[in-house]
Amino acid sequence: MRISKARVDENRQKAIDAGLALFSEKGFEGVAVAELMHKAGLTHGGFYNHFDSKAELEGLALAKAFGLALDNLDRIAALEGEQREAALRRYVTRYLSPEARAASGARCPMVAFAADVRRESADVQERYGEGLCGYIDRLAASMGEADATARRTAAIDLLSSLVGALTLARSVARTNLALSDEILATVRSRVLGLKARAEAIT
Amino acid sequence: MRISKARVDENRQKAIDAGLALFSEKGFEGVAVAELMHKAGLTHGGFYNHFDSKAELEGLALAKAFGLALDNLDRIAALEGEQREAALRRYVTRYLSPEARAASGARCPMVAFAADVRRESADVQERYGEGLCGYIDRLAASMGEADATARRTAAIDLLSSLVGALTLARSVARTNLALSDEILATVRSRVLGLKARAEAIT
DNA sequence: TGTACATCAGTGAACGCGCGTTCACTGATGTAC
DNA sequence: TGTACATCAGTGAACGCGCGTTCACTGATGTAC
Repeated sequence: MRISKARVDENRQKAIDAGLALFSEKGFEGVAVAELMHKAGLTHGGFYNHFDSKAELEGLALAKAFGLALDNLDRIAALEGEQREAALRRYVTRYLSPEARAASGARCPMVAFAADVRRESADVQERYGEGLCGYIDRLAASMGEADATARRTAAIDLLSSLVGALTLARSVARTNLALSDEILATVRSRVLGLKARAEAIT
Repeated sequence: MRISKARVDENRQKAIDAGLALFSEKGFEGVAVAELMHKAGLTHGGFYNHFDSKAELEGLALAKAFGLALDNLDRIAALEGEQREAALRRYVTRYLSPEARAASGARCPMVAFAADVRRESADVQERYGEGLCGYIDRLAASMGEADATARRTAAIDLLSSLVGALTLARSVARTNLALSDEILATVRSRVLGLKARAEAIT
């Protein structure tokens, strides 16, 4: 039966959200269209009333993931001085928290999709590339260094550590929780500068 | 037709090698048994003369990947003083090189499999966990710090940066080569300590 | 050492299942008058 | 504002393809004597 336009758009968003949640958890290939539509509370066949193909939804889900992540970074970059510093520390602490590791789908688009994206369509890769580019720009804008080049360098260094640490910690969360915790704690300490301070004392 | 025992074992190894190469490139799910056997120069059906299931081969390929990587690290850890330092720098330089990024399959087992391993069987996860544990132990043994705890901390920090940087660089290699190069160069500089030196001068 | 037979890896076709996509149908919404 | 019809999202079955696994068969190797 036909449905009001508002409801149609609502269902479309539900499908995109379900796609994002499931793709983050299981990868693009690990999620069936039927499963995704069921999670969205809809039936299998209706998928193609909203999207041309599964690949199209993958692109939309990726765009949504980066949209959320970039908004979050924009909020940090908009702050100044100590407030920005504090917000950045909260961001890092959350990023490398046991909660972030346990989240069924990775909240960071890079951790969720970086490995998969090489196998995806050109369109999905393009969106991802723009997303990462924007992510680094905004992270750089959130850094404390005076020089723009130094901010960018610091952002890339920080991001590499975060993505590597969370990826590694997630990969052994089920088989070696102690190692997983150790990775999170070690990198969190260095990134937050505690280690640098400790070394200065030594 | 029946085949000599030596030949049987040779074929088995060919299948494992083909599996490792293809899994590294396309992920476990992205490779069909038929494709893998074809690459090994064998026919599809023979697969089950060697392995109980595709999952078993995945485990064996993972074990081989870690075996190669750990041997390489053992060679570095066995050196002393400046020789070890130099070998470690070569390891980092190669790890973050454009060649490593371009390699169709990631040579580092973590970059190749960390994201996929959550979706694999308990056996594969177990093997991976042991592999990563051994990797970190050996990398720590290759570090220059005097204190064992400091070596381990340094190893985990280093590895997180390497894995994150190579993963990110690979993810945008096709869509934004400049950004990909920038990530490799930036992290390579910091990890090799050049940046630290530059900062000391400033 | 030579012979006869059992073994077992190779071969490629076939099976069954899951998944992306299509389709015919339904009926409430949106629209034209 | 009210009515009549066209539209189009929802529904769930069906299609086709790809893939993991099985199977019957082949014939050279390994083994027992």
